[in-house]
Parts: sequence; structure tokens; C-alpha cells
Amino acid sequence: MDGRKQRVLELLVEDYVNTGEPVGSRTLSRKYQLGVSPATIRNEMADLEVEGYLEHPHTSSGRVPSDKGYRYYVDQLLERPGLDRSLIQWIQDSYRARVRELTWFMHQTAKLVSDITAYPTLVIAPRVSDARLMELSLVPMRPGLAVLVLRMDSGLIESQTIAVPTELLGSDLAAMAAELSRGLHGVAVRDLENAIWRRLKGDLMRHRQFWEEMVQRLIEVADDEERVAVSGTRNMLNYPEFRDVDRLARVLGFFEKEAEIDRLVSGRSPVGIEVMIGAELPSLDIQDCSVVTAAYRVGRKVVGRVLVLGPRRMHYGRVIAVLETVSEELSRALEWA
Amino acid sequence: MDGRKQRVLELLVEDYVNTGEPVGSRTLSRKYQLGVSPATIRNEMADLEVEGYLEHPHTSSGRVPSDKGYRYYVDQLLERPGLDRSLIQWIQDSYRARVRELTWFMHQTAKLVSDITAYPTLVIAPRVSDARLMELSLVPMRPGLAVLVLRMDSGLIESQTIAVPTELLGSDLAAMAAELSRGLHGVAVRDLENAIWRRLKGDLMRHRQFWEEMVQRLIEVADDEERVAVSGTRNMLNYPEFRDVDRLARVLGFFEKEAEIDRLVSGRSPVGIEVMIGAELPSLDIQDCSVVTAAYRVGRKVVGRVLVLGPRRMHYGRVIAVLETVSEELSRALEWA
DNA sequence: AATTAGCACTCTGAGAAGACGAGTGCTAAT
DNA sequence: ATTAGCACTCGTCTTCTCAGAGTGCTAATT
Repeated sequence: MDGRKQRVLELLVEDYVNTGEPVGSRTLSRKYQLGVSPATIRNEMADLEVEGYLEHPHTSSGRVPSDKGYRYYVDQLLERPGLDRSLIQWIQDSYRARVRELTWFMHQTAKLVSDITAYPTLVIAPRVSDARLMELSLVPMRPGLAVLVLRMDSGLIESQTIAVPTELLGSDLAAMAAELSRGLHGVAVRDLENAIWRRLKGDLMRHRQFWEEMVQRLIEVADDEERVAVSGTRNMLNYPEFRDVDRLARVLGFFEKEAEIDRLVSGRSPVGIEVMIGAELPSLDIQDCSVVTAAYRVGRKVVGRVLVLGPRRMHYGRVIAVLETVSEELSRALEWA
Repeated sequence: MDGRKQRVLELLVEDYVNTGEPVGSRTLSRKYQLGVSPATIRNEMADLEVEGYLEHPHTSSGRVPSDKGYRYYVDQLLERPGLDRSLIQWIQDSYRARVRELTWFMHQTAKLVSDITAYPTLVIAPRVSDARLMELSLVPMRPGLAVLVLRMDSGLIESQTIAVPTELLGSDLAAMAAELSRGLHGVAVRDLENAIWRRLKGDLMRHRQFWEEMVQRLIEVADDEERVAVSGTRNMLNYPEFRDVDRLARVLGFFEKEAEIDRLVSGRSPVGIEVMIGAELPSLDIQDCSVVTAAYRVGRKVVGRVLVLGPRRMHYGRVIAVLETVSEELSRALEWA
């Protein structure tokens, strides 16, 4: 593809991203000084259409980029804008001096990114059955209630209130938990259910039913944490292409289908930024959208992804830049969470 | 208002609730055997309109209930339907055998109610600055990190990961926390900041900066918990009167404005079910909606409200019945959470 | 060979006109 | 007090026309 054709494609994509209106040859030549007449641009556009980079909504309207056109733009033409100093500061401040739990970070991040980009944002924490248990404690509260605290090898810490047999004293409870903790140290979450049998002896055996139930809860806590944080879905209303209520309903429906969301992130490359455009997306509900995702880590391990969803005419450059910074800062914040 | 007029109003409201179409005299007389001709009903309807119970979208269309009409219907005519045995079972099962934290219950409830009623649902936990601290522990995790666990007099238990000075050993930490816990027992959250000064002595004084910071976090945890759980906003798309995108946007915007939501619940009667219709609502964003709310308790204390929002032509009877059961079951589940 | 001007052609979207139908309000009869 | 009859109103749906934007093609120009 020669230089001028690239330039035409680039300008067309950018104009369409900004206006949402199909772009005609005259608009293109007048708005940006291309130094050639509309007729020339028309020819280039006809070529680009034949090659599949552009589409015609109908015979007598301007052109619109196709999935292939966006893809070429993102892969070849896009230049990443730098972010404002003040914006970077804002992002860093959002995480600073806070040590909280994963779910807090997830919500915070979803809100932050959707506020900055004005696109709906999801933050996903995939199931981590291969995480290993490092430590387990039971903190007695009033009789019959305790707080279960877990630390995983990924560095995640989670806690939950659970019921305990009322006849157990606080000190007994703590001691038994400590014994169990030693026994289960380093066991993968998915193996906990089997491993527990071999560890239940002595004092522990006397409240066997309770401990069995507790392990169920433990697995739940470690494995089945709240999976998705969503924010800014309302932004979808800003885009004229989604003022059609049925189309809108389909997209909003997508946000409530965990299975679809899972399908979107499973099998993604483990690190870095990835862009999916229109029909490249596995979910039918959002075929007329695009998605930009970024992985985030706890320690060295990728634990989840941040996911920005928008119309196909998305500000790819800016979204990518924001996600790079945010996923970096988020990972840094989680490193010692 | 005589019996027949009431009957006309009742049927009109119910028909409009079901169909969403303005109701004409003929429809009313044909659909429900009223034993009188359309002309008679027309006269009744004209009277009801003069008295302000009905409205005319335009001269040649059926009538629609006004706020006053709905209000009369809810206060005087509404009969509460019983709930299916199986539905009650479902609600109870949703809470059974789970002891979790408040936020989990909030999300669970929002989802449950929006699934049952097909209306957007909010669950609100008001700030509880007047709660008192019962117990505080610090569970050491790896060096530099611990889990802060709080128990409040309302029975709520909350926990959070926090950073601690790396030079403090786990056992010291626990001991110091225990001392602090004794000192702060029974102090109201809003007084914690002042109370802490008098308690910081001896060993505690040596890490004064840490403890000050910790109290800040403690107040945050106890007081500034996630405030609102929302579910089912997408249901709003099912109602033809909200297929207008701008109207829809205003309602969806409401869900993201905590201040507006606060205004809605503050000053409500502390217990029981309350219905607010159209212009009775303090928030401009939702003047064409209605809201049904129910209080829920932890122990004997009202700690929050469940809030169902829908178009003014809402199935009031059913929503009220569902909220009665749900708020009851939720309070029971929280009693020993 | 590449570019451009000119022009006929296509298609959409807005607006006007008209038919239709649901529902009313009034009058007069029961 | 109730009801039948009927003229009238007004919103909605359909059809039609028309302007405008934009194209594709051809022939002229560089």
C-alpha cells in the first residue's frame, strides 16, 4: 500500500472516529490539505474499498472503515499519543497509599478508566485454581463467629466472616487453624479438597464436619471471588450508533453474561495490550464494538485483565495509552497488596 | 369516592400497568365485565379527570393515571398478592447457610430482587457513624502486612488488608492491637479520631505515626464501606416509555449519582415499606419513575434500605410483597452475620 | 500515466398530504 | 341515571416528493 493510500485511510479512520459520519471524498480533501482533488481521493477510496479496507453504507454516501481497515490502522498507522503529565499523576494518585483488597482495586480501576476514556470498562479477575495457599488463620470474634483470612502465593490476601461451632473456644480455634495452616501450606487451591482428608486428625477430627464445611468456604473464598467489576456502561449512550435501543440492549446484556466475558479473555496472550475489532470478537452481542484489553499482575503473575469496550470507531490510540499506564500502576500497587 | 368510581380507577390502573397503553372506555367495559356501557364509564372517567386522578395524553386517546391516581390506588385499592411457595423458598435459599460480609449480602440482594421483579434494584447501606467499635484485631501476614478485623456493635464484621511497619514482629503487633482494642471498646466511630489520642501511650507511642494512620483506615473501613449495590439496570430497557434514549440516559445517570440516591433515602421513615410516585421523588432525574423501598436491619438496628425503581406504571402489589419477604429474610440472615 | 473537471445517477432523510382509527364529548332518547 | 348515536379531534402510518450529498464514469488536461 503506497504512502498516499495509507494517508487517505488514516485520515478517513480518524475523521470517522471523531464525527461518526461516513466520510466523503470532498470532506477529506477540504478538511485536511491533501493537495489533490476530490476525484483523486475518490479513486483511492474505490481502490481501498475493493481491497476490503473500506465499506459503503449505501451507494451515495461517504465511506466507513471495515474491520480490516481498522485493523490495518491499529497495526500500521496508529501513533500512540503521550498522556498528560497531570493525567498520569491522577492515575498514580488513585492507587497511592492504599493497601486494600483485590476487589477494591478492581472497582477503583474500572471507575478510573471509564472516567478517563468515557468508554465502559470491565476489570476481570480470572479464576486462579492454580494459586497455592500460603497461610490460613481464623480470628475468633464473638462465640460462633470467626474471620477466615487467607494468603495466597500470588500475594493476594482475602478474608471472610464464617460461622464456627459455638462450643469451640477462641484459643482452641486459633490453634487448630494454625495446625491446619501448616498442613496445607503450599497446596494448590484445586487440590485443597483432596488434601484436607489427610490433614484431619487429632483435635481436628473431632469437629470433622465443621472443617469439611470450612474447606468448602475456603475454596470459595480463594477461587470464586467476585469476578468482574464494571463501570461506565452508561457511556454507551453517548455514541449515536447505539441510540438504537435494541442494539444498546444487546451490548448492555453482554455486561451481565459472565460466560461471554470469560470467552473473551480466555486464550488471550498472557501479557500486554491486545485489540479486538468487530467480528474478531467471539461474542455475538458485541460484534459492532471493539475491545482493548491489558493484563495486570500481582507480583510476577498475570492475574487479570482490564477491558475497555467501545464502538468500533474508538479512540484506539488514547485508550491504549491509558491502559498501558493504568495496568502498570495497578500491577505496581498490587505488588505489595 | 363511590364504589364504582373506585372500581373504574382500579381497573384502569391495572390495565395501564399491564399494557402501557392509555386506556379507553370501550376497552375497559369490554375487557372486564363491568355491566355498564362505555358511555357510563366515560362519564366516570371525566369525573376522575376533573378530580385529578387521571390524565389525558391528548384529546382523542384513552386515559392514564396521574400521580394522585397511583397514590390513591396504592393507598386505598391495592391488594397485596401472596407470593408463590416456591418463590419464597428461592428467596430463603439465596441467604441460607451463608455467612458473609455485608457487601456480599447487598450485592446478592440487589441481584435477587432485580431478577424476581425485573426492575432495577439498589441496596443501600447508609453511613453508620454512630456505630460503636466492639473489637479490633490485627492478624499478621507476611512482614509489613496485616489484616485489620473489626466488629461493630451492630454485629457487622469487616476486614481489610493494611500495611504495617516492617520492623514490628507479628506477636508485638497482635499484642498492641489487643491493647488498643481494650482501650477503644465501645467508642463510637465518629469519636474514634479523638479517642485515639488518649489511648496512645507506652509501646503504642513508639509507632505513633503508624497508629494514627491505622485509625484513619479503621474509620474508613467502618464508616465508608461501599455504599450502594445496583443490579438489573438493564431491565429499564424493557419498558416502552424508556425506549427514548434521553429519558433512559437520565435514569441510568441517576444510578451513578450517590448524592441523589442519598437524598432519596435520607429522612425516610426508619422502618417498613414506603412507596414514592413520580413527582413525589426528590430527584429530578427520575420524575417519571416510582420507587418502592424497604428497610433492613442488623439485629434490631435499621442499617439500610432495599430500593426498587421502575416506571410509574409499576406492579406495586408484587414489588411490595417481594420486598416484604426479602427484607425480612435479609435481616434474619444478617442477624448472625 | 496520473490527475482533474464535469455530469448523470443513486440513495437517504426530511417534510407534506392524506387516510385511518381509536376515543372522546355532547345530545337526545330510554 | 344510563345509554345509543354521532360528529369531531388528534396522533400515527403510509405514501410521495424533493433537496442534498456523494458517487462512478468519461473525457480533457498536465
